[in-house]
Amino acid sequence: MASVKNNYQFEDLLDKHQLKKTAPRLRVLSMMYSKNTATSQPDLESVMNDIDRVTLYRILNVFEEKGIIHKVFDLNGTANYAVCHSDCGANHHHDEHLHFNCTGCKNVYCLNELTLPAITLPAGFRAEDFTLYASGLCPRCDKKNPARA
Amino acid sequence: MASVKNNYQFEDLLDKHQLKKTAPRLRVLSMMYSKNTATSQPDLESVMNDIDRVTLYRILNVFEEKGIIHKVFDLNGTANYAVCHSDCGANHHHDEHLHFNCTGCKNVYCLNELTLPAITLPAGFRAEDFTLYASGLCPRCDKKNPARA
DNA sequence: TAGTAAATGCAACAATATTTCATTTGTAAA
DNA sequence: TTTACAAATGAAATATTGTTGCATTTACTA
Repeated sequence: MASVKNNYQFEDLLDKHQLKKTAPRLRVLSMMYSKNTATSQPDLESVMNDIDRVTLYRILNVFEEKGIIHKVFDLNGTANYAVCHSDCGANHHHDEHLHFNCTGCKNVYCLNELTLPAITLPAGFRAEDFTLYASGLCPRCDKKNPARA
Repeated sequence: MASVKNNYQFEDLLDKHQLKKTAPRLRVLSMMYSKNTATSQPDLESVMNDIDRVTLYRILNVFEEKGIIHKVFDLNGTANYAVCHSDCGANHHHDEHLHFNCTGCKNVYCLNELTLPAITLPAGFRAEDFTLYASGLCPRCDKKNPARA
C-alpha cells in the first residue's frame, strides 16, 4: 500500500512530472493515495462529481503516461486505476505484482509486497512484463462469508 | 492448443451443454477451435460478417457460462475469447495458465502447458483462481524484430 | 502583472455493451 | 411425419463508455 501523503507532496509529485498543479489533479491524487484498492473511473466520477468526465479521463491518461498511476482491468474488463508503487516511469510500467480481485466487494487490491516467482516461457516467447491476477475473497469479505471452510 | 475437432464433435459438445445445434454456434465453435490464439469480438465479427453482432455477443456469453470458452482481456482491455482447455465447468473456470499478450501482432496466446508456481497470499486473502499475464513478443514477432538481443 | 501554454469543461461523436421484441428454427411429443 | 413449444436469431433501439475538437479558464514564466 502506498504511504499517505499530504498536499505539499502531491504538488511536488506534479512538479516532478512537469504537470501543472491544478485543483482536479490534486483531488484525484489525494483520493487515490488514500485508498489501498484500485478505483474504477465510474467510481471516481461519482466521488468527484463536480469534475468533468472528460477531465477525469484525461487526468488518468496523463498520470498513467507519467507513471504516477497504472491501469488494471478487473474480471469484468472495466479499467481500474491505482497509484504506482515502485519503479514505474513514463510509458514504462513494472506492475510485476499481484492484482487481487475480490468477488465479494469487487475491489481490486494491488499487493505490491508479493514478488512473482520466476516463470519459464515456452521457447521463442520473449516476455517483458508479467502481471498476476487472482480472484477470490479479500479478508473483509472472507470474514463475512458464512460458507467459509 | 486445443485439439482439432470435426463437426460431429461440435454437435456433441453443444448437446452436452443442452444447447441447440444451430448454424451460427457451430461456425463459431469451428472457428475458435481452429486457432491457437484468443479472438476478439470485433475480429469474430469481421470473419462471421453474416452473423448478427448481437447473436455473436449472446453466443459468446452462453459459451462462457457453460464453460466452453473463456474470456481474457488484452492489454487494452478488449475482451478476447478462447476455447477452454481443461476442467472448466458452468460458471466455474480454471484458467490457471499463462496468457501471453504479444505487443507486435496483438495476439493473445493461451499457454496451457505452463503450470503456475505456487503463490502465497498475504494473510486473510482467500484466492480461488489465478491467471498470469505476460506481455512481450511471440516467437513469430520476435524473429521479425531487428532489435533483438 | 501581462503573456503564453496548458488544462478544463462542454458538446459532439464513435464504439461497444445490453435490452426488447417479432420472427425463425430446432427438438420432443403426438 | 406433423404439430407445438421453447429456444435462438436478427433487427431496432437504448445505455454506457471511450475519444476528439474547440472555446474558455487557469497556472506558470518573464
